[in-house]
Amino acid sequence: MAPKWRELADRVAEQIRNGDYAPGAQLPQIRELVEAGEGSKATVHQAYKALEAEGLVTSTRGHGTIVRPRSALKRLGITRYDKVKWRDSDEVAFIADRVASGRAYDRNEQTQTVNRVAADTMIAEGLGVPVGSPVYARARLVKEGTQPTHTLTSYYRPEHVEGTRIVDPTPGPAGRGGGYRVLYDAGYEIDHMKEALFARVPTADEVKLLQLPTGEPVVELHRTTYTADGTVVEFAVGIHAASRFAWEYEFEVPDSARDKAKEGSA
Amino acid sequence: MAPKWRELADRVAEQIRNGDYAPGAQLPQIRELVEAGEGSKATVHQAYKALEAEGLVTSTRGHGTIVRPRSALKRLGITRYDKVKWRDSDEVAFIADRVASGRAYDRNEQTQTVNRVAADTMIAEGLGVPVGSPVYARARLVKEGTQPTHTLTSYYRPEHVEGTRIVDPTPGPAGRGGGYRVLYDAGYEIDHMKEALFARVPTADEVKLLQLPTGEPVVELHRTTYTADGTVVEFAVGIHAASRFAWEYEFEVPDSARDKAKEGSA
DNA sequence: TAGTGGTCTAGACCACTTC
DNA sequence: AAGTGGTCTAGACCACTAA
Repeated sequence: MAPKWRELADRVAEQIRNGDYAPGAQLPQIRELVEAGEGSKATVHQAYKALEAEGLVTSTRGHGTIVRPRSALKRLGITRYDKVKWRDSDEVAFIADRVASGRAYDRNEQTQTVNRVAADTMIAEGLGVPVGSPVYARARLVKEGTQPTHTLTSYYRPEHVEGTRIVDPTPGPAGRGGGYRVLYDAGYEIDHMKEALFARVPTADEVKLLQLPTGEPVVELHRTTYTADGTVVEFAVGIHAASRFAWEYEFEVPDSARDKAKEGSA
Repeated sequence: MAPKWRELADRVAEQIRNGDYAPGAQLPQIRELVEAGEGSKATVHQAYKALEAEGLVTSTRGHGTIVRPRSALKRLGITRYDKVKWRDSDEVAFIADRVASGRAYDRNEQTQTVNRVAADTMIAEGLGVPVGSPVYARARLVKEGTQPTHTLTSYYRPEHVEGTRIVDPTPGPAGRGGGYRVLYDAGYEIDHMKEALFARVPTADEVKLLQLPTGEPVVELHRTTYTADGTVVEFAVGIHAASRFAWEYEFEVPDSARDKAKEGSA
């Protein structure tokens, strides 16, 4: 038999899915349910904590427990890297890192710090340098309005960025044109990319920084950017609030037999 | 000031990261810490629950609380769909759905059911049919040994699969060659695909089915498969235990300016 | 100031695992 | 049977929010 708090939580969850409690509506207060014989305060509290961990509600002290509205996922396709966005126009490239939301650009929506750091294992592997090598780290916290949505930290090899605007933190978000424009002006035009992503539970630091609701996972994205000759010019790591993003990729079905044949005839 | 249980949890988490408690090692028992003055049983228990939710430990009754070993992520690249795997060889295609783990194929590692169902909103949109249309659903639960790793449910339009082995559940996993081979034999060779993925907290059903540890997120994958003329021949939804998989995609940086020029000259 | 959720205690009892 | 984590109670008190 399921525990008492589980049964209560399931019952309330069912009511939420039925629409008995609409998004934004307030759930019965803990003390009410105690009064109603649902158990002791600790038991009802445990049920509410479970609902919170499942992403259905959020509790705030002094306010109550309300049904969480589900926000639409921002769909991230590869068109966000379109060269016209950072090469041809005046649009600053980090809008590509941000979601095209149709809202006006607001300089306050991104903060940035640039540091010279020693490469740890992950960075070294991503950037193709020895562990401990000096690299430049450009860290951004991206917000939608006042709400943080993700962090994005780009790592660069010193020889690619020293002397450019990237290592000069004063002009704000990598200056006009963003990081890819700066690399382009320095003679490194980006050509192809690799993205790897996986989901996990956030660390305590990430919960605080991204203001994550209890139980919300994060998606960690590793992006490697190459020039046409295969040189890695940027390795970036993003931590995304899971409830805000979806990633989309289109590709052809591989056919290694055909590819091999092509190689032979070339 | 942080609550007592948070401080205890942070302290233990730090010791785990330091290696004071190795993976597989047992943490002090709850009653021991109560004895040691860390608080009441409920307080220590709450701290241990937090560590469990953060993915650091697993608790089992009668056994104790042990540090969870971190398993390596299986990297899923698009080569798992290589045509040679299902077109040219005798290899059954669902190995492509599974992870290339170097282990021998074991027929027990996948169970399958086939049903004719009415398309809900998601299926209808994915398959490009009206809501409520009859479609075929082929549901698999994929395991690695005895441990479930993900579910995968493929939806097909009736006119594509009726009369094929796909709708006949007896021969096991879609018969020799798998679903793509069956479609190929029926005149529908798959050509390109779209994958969309996002992370979320699992439902109670998914926790049970995939035997997920407390707090582990899932990644939901929506895969749409097309023939060369753009017909959707399969829409599949997978639910993956987040701690077991990473996805990798490689692509060229888009250049809509160049693409437009090409179109004009064609 | 009143109202809300969050923490904590002390102890009883339950459920599962191992011996 | 012994040992482990899990549930539950009754009540006190704390921390934050809103009027």
